[in-house]
Order: sequence, then C-alpha cells, then structure tokens
Amino acid sequence: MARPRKFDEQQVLDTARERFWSGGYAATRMEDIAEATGLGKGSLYGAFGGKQELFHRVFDDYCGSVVDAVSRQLRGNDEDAYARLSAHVYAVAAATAADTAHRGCLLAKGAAELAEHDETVAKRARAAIEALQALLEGDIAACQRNGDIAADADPGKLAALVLAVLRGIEALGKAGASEETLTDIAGTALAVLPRPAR
Amino acid sequence: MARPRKFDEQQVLDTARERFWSGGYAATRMEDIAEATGLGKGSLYGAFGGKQELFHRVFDDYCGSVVDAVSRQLRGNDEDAYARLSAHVYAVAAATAADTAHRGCLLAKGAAELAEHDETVAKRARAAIEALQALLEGDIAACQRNGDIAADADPGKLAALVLAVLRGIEALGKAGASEETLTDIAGTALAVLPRPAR
DNA sequence: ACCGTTATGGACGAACGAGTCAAGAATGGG
DNA sequence: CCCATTCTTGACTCGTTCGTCCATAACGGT
Repeated sequence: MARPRKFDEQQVLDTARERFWSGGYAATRMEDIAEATGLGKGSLYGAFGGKQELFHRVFDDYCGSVVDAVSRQLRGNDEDAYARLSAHVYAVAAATAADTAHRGCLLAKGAAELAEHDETVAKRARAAIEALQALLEGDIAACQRNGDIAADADPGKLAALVLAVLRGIEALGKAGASEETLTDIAGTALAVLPRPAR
Repeated sequence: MARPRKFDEQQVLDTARERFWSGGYAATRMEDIAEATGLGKGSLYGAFGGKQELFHRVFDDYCGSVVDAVSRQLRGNDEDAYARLSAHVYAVAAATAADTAHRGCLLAKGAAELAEHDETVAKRARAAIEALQALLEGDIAACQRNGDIAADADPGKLAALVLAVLRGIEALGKAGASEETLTDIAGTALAVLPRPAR
C-alpha cells in the first residue's frame, strides 16, 4: 500500500543514543544524527517528531536496557546471591574505569543536564533508580537468607547504600579517578557490609 | 588614568555561576548572564573573553569554594574528628535533599556535561576530587588516632569509599530520591565504617 | 582643564540549528 | 498497469546566539 521504511527504528535509536551520550542533549544537532544514520532530516522528524521526543525515546530505551542488564546480573538463587552482588559491584567499577571517554552513564548524564527542566526525563530517571534499588534489595535479602549478610540489617538501607556507592563510582570515574581507586572503592564497600555474627 | 569598572567581578562570577548551574553550559546564553548582571555584552566579553573562558572562571571559582568549605568542615583536632565526619556526611545529605531544584553540584554537573570534551574542566574537576579525598583521608586518619575508627583500616580506601557515597548521594538526589532515603544512606554509610575492636 | 586610557551598552553581522515543505520514489492492492 | 499512500531528500525559513564594533562615558595624571 505505502512505501515501507528503509531504516530500522532501533538502529536509529542506538545511533542517536551514541550522539546524545557523547555530546549531551543541547550540544547534539539533529543534523549530526541525520548524518550518522544516513537519514534525511525529514525522515527523522517524520518518524520521531522532534529533538525532544527523540531524546525521550532514546532515554527510555537506555533506562530500560540498564535495568534489564542489572536484572539479569542480580537475579538467581540464594546460594549465589553474594557472588552476584560482588560481581556486579566490581563490574560497575571495571566498566567505569574502562570508559576512557569518561562519558559515564547516559542515565546520570541525561538526568544531570535535563532533569531539572524536563519532567519526563526526571520521572523516567526516578523510575529507573527505584528499579535498580529494588533489584539490589532483592539480592541483598537473598544474601541474608543465605547467611552472607547480617540478618538484622535493613536490606533496603543496605541496598540504598550500595546504590549510592555505585553511582558514586561512576561520578568519580567521570572526574578521572584511576581504575585502581575505583576497584578499591568496590572492594571496600563490599568489605564493610555487615557479615553475620558466627 | 582609565575609567574604572562599575561592576564587581566576583559578583558577576556568582551570577554567572547561578545561570550555568541552573541551565547547564550549552543552554545558558551569554545574554542571559548579561541581563542577570545588568552588564552589556561588550563589558562581559571585555572582562572575561568569551563564554568558554567565563565558564572556566566560574568552574574554577566553584571548585575552590567547595574545597574550601569542606576543608573548614573537616579540619580540627583529633577528638572531634569523627563528629566532624559524621556532621559532614549528614550535611551533604541534607543539602542535597534541600536542593529541590535537583541541580546537584555544579562540579558534577559541569564535569558531566563538559569533561569529555574540555580538558581544562576535566583537569580542574580531577584536582577538586583529589583535594576532597585528601581532606576526608586526613579526617579519617584523625578518627583512627582517636580510636573512633579501626586502626588497621586503610584510611585512603575508607576516604575513597566515603567520597563515593557522598557523590552517590548527590547523584541520587538529582534523580529524585527522598530526604529520608538520603539521610538513611548517610547514616548507613557511617554505621558500616569499621569501629575499633574494644 | 585636557587627554590618553579603559569601561559601557546596544546595535550589528554572521553563522548555526530546529523544524517545514514540496517534489519525487517505492510499495501493494485493485 | 495505475493509483493511493507513505517514505525520502534536501533546500528553505525563521528564530536564535556568539562575538564584534563603535560611539560615548568615566576616570586620573599632568
């Protein structure tokens, strides 16, 4: 009936994510994205509506994929819960250190730039953070059931602390901290978590 | 000999800081700053050179004042070192929660937006972070001398952890965490620091 | 009082970027 | 084979913003 699209929507979102991530929202031009995707500006506007809407799509997409990835890393049986937590914390440190461009996490970067003035972005960021907190809390509770973390500790508070440490690691990474520093932070954070009296 | 300036340079920097802080670098217009300060654009350019240079001045200024403020909060005798540390951590949580505009810390916001592409900003942010870490380390070492923190812990690593928690608190605050959550994180972080065996 | 020097402020130039539009192209059903 | 429909392309408009320029104003030394 009608002419079909020549491009893959998800691919365009990925490319746009790359641009927004590296340049920030305000500094990224729609024409950059058009060139990077090979699309004309008309197609871009036709398919996504405008710069802000495109960013919202990209941001939603990114938040979803982050939560998904963490969910895959943290879900599982009680026996391995502590190992998964430890692996996750070290993985964030390693990923941050490996990010030589210091672009950090688009979630943090986008929220920093736009949350104050864009309710949609703020809401989305909040939802993602809450989801991450819930995932951590679930894993920590599993650790407690398995006797790897003190049973009398509040898993919600520990999860909030771990989440803060993880976000802090990313912030410090963006500020140029060394891989050693970041790994140390990860190790120290895990080390100070309350172990059960035995 | 020559006509003197009608404005106070520091006041202009403060106003500009406000604008950059609230809007970010890219989204703040030089004319905004001109209007906010009551200056003409010619004066602004004459005194500071350009947008980038003005931002560098503002950023330097801000980093310096943050480090100064923390320095005043953390320096002192060994007896009160732990009290100072505790007060500082809670103060950051409270300040972040009180920041209803969720603008966070200009250090973090500026670094997030520009560090990747502006070496000067990146360097300055790194220096400020290192200074903060050193201040924390000094205070923690004092806590250890006074028997408030386990003497066998590595003060540098604990300082890095606390710094990460502090930066994380700000990041979570920007993402919309409640005051209760932030205060809990502060309390939990202090609670898990290793106390000396007695 | 004069004059060289520096500050002021607003008009101006030039570039840039978001979003629009119209003409043409690709598709599948009739 | 034709047509309605949707996609594509890139030139165009229009507002915006950085930075400049210049006529004018305010100083202090001589």
